[in-house]
Amino acid sequence: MDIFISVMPRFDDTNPEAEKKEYIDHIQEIVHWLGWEPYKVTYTSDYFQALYEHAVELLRKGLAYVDHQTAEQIRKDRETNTDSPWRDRPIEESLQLCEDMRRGLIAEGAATLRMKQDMQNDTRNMYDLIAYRIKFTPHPHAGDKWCIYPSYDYAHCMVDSLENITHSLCTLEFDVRRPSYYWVLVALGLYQPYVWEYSRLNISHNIMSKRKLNRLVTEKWVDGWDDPRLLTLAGLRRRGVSAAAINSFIRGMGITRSVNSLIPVDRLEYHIREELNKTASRAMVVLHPLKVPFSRTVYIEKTDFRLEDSKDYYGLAPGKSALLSYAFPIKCTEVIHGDNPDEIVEIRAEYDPSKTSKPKGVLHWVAEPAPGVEPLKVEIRLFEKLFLSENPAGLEDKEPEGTAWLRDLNPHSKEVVKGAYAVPSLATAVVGDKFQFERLGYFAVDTDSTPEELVFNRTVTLRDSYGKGPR
RNA sequence: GGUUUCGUAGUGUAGUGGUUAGCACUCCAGACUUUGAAUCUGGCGACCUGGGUUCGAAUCCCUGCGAGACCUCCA
Repeated sequence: MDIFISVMPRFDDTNPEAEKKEYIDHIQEIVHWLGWEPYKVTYTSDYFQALYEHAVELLRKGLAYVDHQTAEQIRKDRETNTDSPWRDRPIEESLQLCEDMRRGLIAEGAATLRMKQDMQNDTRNMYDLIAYRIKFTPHPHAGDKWCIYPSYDYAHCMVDSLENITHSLCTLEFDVRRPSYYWVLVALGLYQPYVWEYSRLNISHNIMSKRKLNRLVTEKWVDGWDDPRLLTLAGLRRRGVSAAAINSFIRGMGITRSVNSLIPVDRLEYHIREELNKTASRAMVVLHPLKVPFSRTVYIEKTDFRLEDSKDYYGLAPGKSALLSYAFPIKCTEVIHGDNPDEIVEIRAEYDPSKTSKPKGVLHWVAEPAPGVEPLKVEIRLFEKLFLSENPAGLEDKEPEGTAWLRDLNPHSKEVVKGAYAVPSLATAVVGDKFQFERLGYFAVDTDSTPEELVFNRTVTLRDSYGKGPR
C-alpha cells in the first residue's frame, strides 16, 4: 500500500518589514533544485481579508478587544496576571476602533487588537495575545491595501484551518503555542488540524540557526549565503553537493522531538562521497607541483616525495620507485635543491623496468602538454570545518552579545591554492561539472571561474586511511 | 520563577506489553585493489536511575537525575 502526501509550504508573511522578495524567490528556486515540487505554495497574506473578517467576528462574539496599552504595559500586566483596563469595553466601541485601525486613522503603537483568552491561565501563551498590530508599511505581496497586520498567533492556526490541511508541521519551539492555536479555532468554530512539532536538524562543526546564519553573512564572517563552507542549500550547491546526496542524507534520519540531536558532519560527507563516487568523472590535478624532468616533464605532488624513505611510505624517495598512474614506474635518481637546502625545486627520475607488479605507490601526475609549455593552471579552494568545536551553538556564553560561537570560527576553514596544474581535458569544464581528482577528493567548478582561469571547490575529501598504515 | 518537551549502541534513530531490541553512520578486523579511494566479508557496541502495575515492560504509572524550549505589537 502506498501513501501519498501533499505538502503545502506557506510563507508566513505577516510582518511586512521582514519580508523580502528575493528570499521568497530563492527559497522556491532552491526547493525546485532539490527536486521537490510542493502541491501548492501559499502566502498568509493571501488570506488577509478573511483573517480580518474573522477578527470582526471575534469582536462581535465579545472574544476580542482593542487595547491602548504600550508593549511595556502589556508585559507588566502579564507578569501580574492583570486584565487590561480596556478588556471589557463595549463590543461596539472595539468594533469601531478596529475599523479605524484598518482605515489608518490610528497611529502605529496606539492600539492593538487582543484576543480575550485567559489572563489567569497556566501558560503565559494564553494571556490575551495580540491578534493585530498597526504598521504603516506596504506589504511586498499584498501591496499597500493594509496598515494593520495579523500576528503569528492569530494567523497561523486560522490559515491552516482555512487551507483545510490535515497536519500543521513546525519546529519544536512552537509546542507551547498549541493552547492558543486551538483557542482561536474553537472560538470561531473552525476546523482543527493536527499540529506536529519536530526538532531542528543540527550538524556538527556548523550552525543551522537562521539568526546565526544571518549574522555570519551580514557581518561578513563568510562570503555570502552561498559560501561553500555554510550548510545552506545554496552553500552546499555551490560547493558541489548534489541534490541527490542531500536527499539521501535527509532520508536516512529520523524525525523526532529529540532536543539535543547533533548529526556528525561525517554522515553528510558519507552521502556526498557515495553520490559523487557514482557520478563524478575522474581526472588528475596536482595541487602543489614538484617538477620531474623526463622525456616529457611531469609534475607530481610535493607530498609524494620526501628525502627519507620508510616502510609505511609509498611515495618517491631518493633511489625509490613508484608508479605514475596509468603510465609507467619511475625511480628517483637525484634531488635538485634550491638556494635554501630545505627547498626542493625538482627531482630527477628515470624509467624503472624492474617494477612490474603489485605496485604499492601509485602517484597522480600532470605532464606538460608540449615541451616547455606550462600545463593548464587552475585555482583550487579547499575547505575545512567552519567551526573548531563540535557544537558551536552550544558553547557556554558569558558575553552579553553572545559571541562565544563566533570566536569558535576556524581561521583555516578556507585555503586557496593558486598554482595547481590540471590535465588538459579539464580545460572545457563548466560550472556544474564535478570531478574526482584522483587521490585528492571530489571537486566542482565554482561560479567564480573565468575564461582565463577555472576555479574548483573541494566538495569533500576522499576517505583517508593513511594513518592506519599499510594493509 | 511559571508552563512545557525530551532521555534506546560513540552518533542519529526503529520499536508503542511478548524480538536473538532492528537500521544507518562511526569504529575494529580480513579480502581485493594501478586511487592508502571504491568494493566485498565479518565483528564490537544500547534501552538514564529507582520503585510500581503485569504471567511478562524499552514500551504503561510514579519518584529521582540530566538536557532543552517558550514567556516580543518576530515567526
